[in-house]
Amino acid sequence: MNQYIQPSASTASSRIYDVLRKDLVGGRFAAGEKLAINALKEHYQVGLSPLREALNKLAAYGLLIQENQRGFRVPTLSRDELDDIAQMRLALEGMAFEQAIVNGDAAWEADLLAAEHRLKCADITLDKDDEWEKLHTQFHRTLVAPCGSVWLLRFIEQLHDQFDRYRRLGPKMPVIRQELDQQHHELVELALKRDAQAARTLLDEHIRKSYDVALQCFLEHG
Amino acid sequence: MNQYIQPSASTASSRIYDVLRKDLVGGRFAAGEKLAINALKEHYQVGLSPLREALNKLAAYGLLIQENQRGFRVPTLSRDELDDIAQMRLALEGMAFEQAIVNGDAAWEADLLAAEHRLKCADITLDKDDEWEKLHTQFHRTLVAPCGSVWLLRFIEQLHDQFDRYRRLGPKMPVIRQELDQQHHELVELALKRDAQAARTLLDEHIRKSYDVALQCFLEHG
DNA sequence: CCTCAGCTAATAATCGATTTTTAATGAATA
DNA sequence: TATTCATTAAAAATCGATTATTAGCTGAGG
Repeated sequence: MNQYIQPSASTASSRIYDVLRKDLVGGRFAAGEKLAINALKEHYQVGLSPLREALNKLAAYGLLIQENQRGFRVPTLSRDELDDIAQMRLALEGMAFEQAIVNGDAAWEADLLAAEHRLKCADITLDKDDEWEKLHTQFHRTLVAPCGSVWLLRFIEQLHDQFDRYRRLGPKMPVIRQELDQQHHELVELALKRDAQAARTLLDEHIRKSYDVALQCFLEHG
Repeated sequence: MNQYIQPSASTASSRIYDVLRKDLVGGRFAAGEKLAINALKEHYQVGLSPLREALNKLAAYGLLIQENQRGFRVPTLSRDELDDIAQMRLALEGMAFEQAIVNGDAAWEADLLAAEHRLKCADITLDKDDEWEKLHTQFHRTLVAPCGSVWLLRFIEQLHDQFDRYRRLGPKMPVIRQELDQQHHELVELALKRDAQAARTLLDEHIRKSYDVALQCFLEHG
């Protein structure tokens, strides 16, 4: 009974999708840039078919714009869109966090503490920026995980990716990061205390502070 | 200056995407069914590459499940998911409608009246079910169109498609449809009166009534 | 000069064939 | 009788080549 659940194996297409998603969110492509498919094929050492399948998925996900008969381009950035994304994050993550606080069990509490701790550790070790990003994403995912709505989680994930396109335009700012980290800690505390009201207020503040960072990044480097 | 904006031409891939989306939402595939790609290729008279690209997009959109190395399947239906979708509709469409009432201009008012009228006409002509579906979608899209958030509109669209997978399991029910149509009319009236409070209340009621229909469809035919 | 047709080079989209992986079958073993 | 393993059939994924479309260029005509 070799019954490990495989999280859907892996194909050339799925692998290049993951890599491209990371690179798009991480800002390795300029906003508005037209993708040179042959160059990508070369650069990522992947065949045309799996590459195109990945690009199609990314377009459906919102990290690329597909223009029929003229390929794919990276979506442009705008202050309006950043505002939109931040507003949506406020609404959806707030909703999700409140529900998570209602539904979350002991395992969730443990996950929260673990996620926060890992994130803090990665923060001290300054290098390994990629690792930090992954842990940060994971932390926020954990916050809302037991909200009970698959669709809400899906939308939040999507918004995070979009938001990070802005936030990651600039270099990391250690001072602000420390403040945000402090909030991460307090968010966990309030979640454990099941203080939905205060937790939501703090999450709002957290998102707004992140928004300020992202906006600054956009204005200076976008 | 031949400056008609082309809404992104058309490719074999984009065409089959549209058709498959319609068929998936319309329930032409059984929930849980595994897609036989060669049969689809045959049936829709389309090449393998464009077909696969379309399937990849549909998976990213949530109308298919992609399992690496074992193709695509139609997502299963469950009461829990229907509840989730309906809850999300209540939250997101409510939010969007309120904002639309704040932002909507005279053109919007005109669009609303037009969309409602077209829908009512299509309702009298009993046949042409496909046409009715299109107008119904369009009506709800118009309701929230000027909400100001691209992402909110995107999520709502996605939820509608998911919701309709349930609603369209069963045959149309003329009695209920008449009630829903009455609500469509009242929704427009309240929107024109800019009575956000009452409008939202009625939209909630409308979604709940639709939910009852969809649930019944699911329980009887799912 | 500017515009626009016609040509050409570059790129996107698609096809047909091949490779890889999974699912189905059935005999061999415990 | 249930389970494992090998074998084969079916299906998914990928490759390499071809076709269709667009974008860039050039020179004629207004």
